[in-house]
Amino acid sequence: MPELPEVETVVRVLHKTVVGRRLRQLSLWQPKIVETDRAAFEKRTTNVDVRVSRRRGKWILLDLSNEYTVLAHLRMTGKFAVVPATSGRERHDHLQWSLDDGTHALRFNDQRRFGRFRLVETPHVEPFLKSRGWGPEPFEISVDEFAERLGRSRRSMKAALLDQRVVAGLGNIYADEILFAAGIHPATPTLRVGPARRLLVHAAMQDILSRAIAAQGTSLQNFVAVNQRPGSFREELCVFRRDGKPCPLCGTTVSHTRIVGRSTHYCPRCQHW
DNA sequence: GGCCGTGTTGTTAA
DNA sequence: TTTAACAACACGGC
Repeated sequence: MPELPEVETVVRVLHKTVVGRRLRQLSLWQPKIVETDRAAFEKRTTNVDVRVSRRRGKWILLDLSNEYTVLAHLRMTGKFAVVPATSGRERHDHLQWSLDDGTHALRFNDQRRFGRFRLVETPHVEPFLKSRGWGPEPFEISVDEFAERLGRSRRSMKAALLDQRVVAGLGNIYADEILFAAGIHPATPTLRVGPARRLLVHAAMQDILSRAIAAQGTSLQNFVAVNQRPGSFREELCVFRRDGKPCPLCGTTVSHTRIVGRSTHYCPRCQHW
């Protein structure tokens, strides 16, 4: 569920709750979620301080005082929580570190078990992500590079925005909202979108992501930040999961379809090919 | 009870 | 090469 604004929200809460604290003991109840060597992961994330909490695309990065970085990806249903150490393991709790004096723990819960952890030497984080094809950050990419990376093919605009190689961090909700804001039909092939409209998409992307971060993300069913707070951007959604309801701009009924296997929402009057 | 859909992404196949 | 389907998994809704 979490896209860039939700991950950014989690990273900011982790900054307040975990940065400066010491990871003590690791409990790994579901070993499959750690993709790197388990023994090294346990050794390097034990008795070490958390220096920085940051984000890259939808990855959460925790820089440790030993020059290693924990990479965490929430995928669909992953959640962090800081809990009292005495609280028992609950259903779908897969990992935790006890913190400082052991009175609290940073716990990871993931209903669908898609979430993943890795351990990478801090200087190797960016090369690692680039090697996996992860594109630039939406707030750092220039209009020209964004226009270039969108490409010119028969691929739909929606599919291009979801492609993390184009820009890292967009998912299903914000792809739909960005295309609505830019007035582009989600099925439009990228080759039919000229420079002027690419500029519009770039601006819409930054505007919507900024507002969503300010609202602490969008909560549908699952998303809550580490402090268990839901995000409020749901109230600002124009099309996502609003099919059957009136478009906020023109009143036309919002449509629903399926593009590259993903549920897609758009206004048939405001969004053009 | 069975099927469909769910906010992601890496792999496989066309 | 480019694009789409699928699998990983659990759960709620119809």
